[in-house]
Amino acid sequence: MNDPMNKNMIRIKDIAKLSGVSVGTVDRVIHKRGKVSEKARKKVEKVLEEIDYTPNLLAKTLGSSKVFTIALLIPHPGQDPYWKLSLTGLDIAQKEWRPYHMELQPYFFELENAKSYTAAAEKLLKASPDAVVSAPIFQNEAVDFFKQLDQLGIPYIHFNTMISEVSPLSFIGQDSYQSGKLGASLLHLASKHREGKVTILHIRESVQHSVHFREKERGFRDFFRSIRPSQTVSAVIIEGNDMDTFEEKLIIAIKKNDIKGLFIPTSSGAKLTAGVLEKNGLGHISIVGYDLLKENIALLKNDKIAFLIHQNPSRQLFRGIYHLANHLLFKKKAPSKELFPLEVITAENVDSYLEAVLH
Amino acid sequence: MNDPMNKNMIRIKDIAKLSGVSVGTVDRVIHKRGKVSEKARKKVEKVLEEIDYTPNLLAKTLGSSKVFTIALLIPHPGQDPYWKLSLTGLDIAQKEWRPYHMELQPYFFELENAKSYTAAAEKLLKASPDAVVSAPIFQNEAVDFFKQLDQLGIPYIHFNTMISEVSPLSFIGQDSYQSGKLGASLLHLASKHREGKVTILHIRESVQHSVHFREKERGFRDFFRSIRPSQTVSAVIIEGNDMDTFEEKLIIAIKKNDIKGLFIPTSSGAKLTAGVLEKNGLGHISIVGYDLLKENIALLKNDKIAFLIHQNPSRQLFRGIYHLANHLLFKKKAPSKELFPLEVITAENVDSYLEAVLH
DNA sequence: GTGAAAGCGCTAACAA
DNA sequence: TTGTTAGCGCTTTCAC
Repeated sequence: MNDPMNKNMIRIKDIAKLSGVSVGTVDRVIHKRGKVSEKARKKVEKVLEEIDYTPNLLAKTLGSSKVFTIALLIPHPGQDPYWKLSLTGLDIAQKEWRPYHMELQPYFFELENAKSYTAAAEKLLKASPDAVVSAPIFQNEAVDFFKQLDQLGIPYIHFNTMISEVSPLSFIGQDSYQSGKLGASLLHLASKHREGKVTILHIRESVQHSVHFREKERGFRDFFRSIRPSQTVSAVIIEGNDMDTFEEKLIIAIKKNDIKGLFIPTSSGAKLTAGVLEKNGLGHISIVGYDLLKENIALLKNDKIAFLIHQNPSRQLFRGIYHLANHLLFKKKAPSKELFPLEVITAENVDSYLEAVLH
Repeated sequence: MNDPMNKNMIRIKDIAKLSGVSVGTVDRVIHKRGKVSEKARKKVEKVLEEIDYTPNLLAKTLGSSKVFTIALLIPHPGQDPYWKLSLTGLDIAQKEWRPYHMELQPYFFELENAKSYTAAAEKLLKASPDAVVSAPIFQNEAVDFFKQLDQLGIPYIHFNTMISEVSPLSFIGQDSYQSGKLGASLLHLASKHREGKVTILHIRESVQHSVHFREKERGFRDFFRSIRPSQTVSAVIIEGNDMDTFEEKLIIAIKKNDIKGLFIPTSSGAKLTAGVLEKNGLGHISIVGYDLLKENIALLKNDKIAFLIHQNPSRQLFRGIYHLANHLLFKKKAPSKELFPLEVITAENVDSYLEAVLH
């Protein structure tokens, strides 16, 4: 009545009056539901273009019985500490969106097991959710899955990894190239006072992530090229799951290349490597790694890791859900890309990151 | 369960039926408003004890004409680039909370002018807002003001600066001591390969901030004490507003102390200092400063500033509003402290921070 | 195709 | 001191 807030708020009723139709018709036009004559639609759309209408979420949710389901297709948290981190984002998003009739449904698959991915994807499709947020780990299988979503008209968002061939509503993650550059600059800073060479160390990286890691490597190389064009930077690749041969291969590579600093693009790689170095009296070699895994944090504090770059998987997931919820509820368009800040973690600021729940 | 989706949710209507009164009476009992007979109150309270009633907040907000006002008491953005940054948080919060009947009302005061603070505070009190978020710059005046708010039962939240003697709902900001430590470690990293000493440089800091800056200094000193107990770290204090004498004093201090690195706790200090150093051929001296001021960013990219620590004032304000809105609307209790991560900004990751709107 | 009208759960004004 | 009722803005059903 005398609510000052409502004075400027445009309601469906107002649009109806302005376009000379009923609220029912306006609703049908806005949501493209039911039958509307070309003439009526034009009138309403004209008004909509001229004014700035924002639906009232409260009224919308209150008046509706519809419950939206957002499905998450992500690696099993029990398998990998990095992915476990992302679950915090799920929990918080769950709490935040529940009152607005949003239900979140995770579907887990096993890393390094493409079959389980396909199985989870199928199960997800059976439930026919309203939207999907997904970490597209398995290139080939993922593409198939997203093509199906396209067919069904189910919107989806990618996070963490970017893949080509499909077009999600948006991608949430970091600029891998710049991340590599940052890693290089930090490694340089940590090791410049010592003699030797730096290298990027690829440890058992799934082929599926190739673009991601290739970009980091490119950034890494470009940084060093820019500061000293003459000297080339090597890349060491270690494959296989056997810890003994890993150690052996690593030590050989280090000795051969006279390594003083390692840039390790995978979350778990840093802790594996730091352990081997320590055991072999190579603790002076600088490491720049990724993410706030428990072990990485301990190593950072003990000065075994010089820097970590934070990818904030929990917030990536959280923001993916946020954009989809807004899409479903408000028809707000998500940005095609949401790039996160490249956060530098040191022994001195790591605690401040742990305290901040979901900054 | 607090689950509005659940169709078996208990409504006021149900309580009314169970206790044999009308919804109006139930509403009066629940909110202790209007007149209710002892008998009716007892009946309703009995039912309320037996069942688990959670009001539907969507309906509550929608049905209510009450508009909450949150007042902001902050430095004038035109006066200081740091405070100007915080306004982004206000804008975004405004948009986000408007639909929930939250109005944000800023009251600006001038830095270095205690009178204007008092004047703004008085004006604010006259408007009798429902809650206040404030940067308590002027210790003495601020304490008076908050005591009054206490008296009036108006909840308030502090951000940026912590003060004692009063107890806000919560404090939003960073750990100043740890921030000083971080600054020290970064300065060490940037300058350890060169000869000379490091110092903390206080430039025209308002006395009002004293705790804030004293803590940073303490952290700064503690870091260097821990890595080399023998050597003491100096502190240089420059006061006054005259740029010429600033330059002179700074150069003298640098020469006298054989300075190789400067830690500058104020946002604007870094850019002032960098200019003077450059002009006097002292560009090799490392600087660690604060915040993403336009000039600081440029200097960072040109390698005139080694690191910046991001205090994220816009998000601090945003979160303060967030907690108050939740308090008013949902009676949710805010955390007594929300400490932000200490974000390290380098030439390589600064752009990623600029792209992220309000991360 | 369209408009009118009955909710959603709560608040607040108004009778009684 | 009570109960009744008209909104809040949107959805959804039901006549026409």
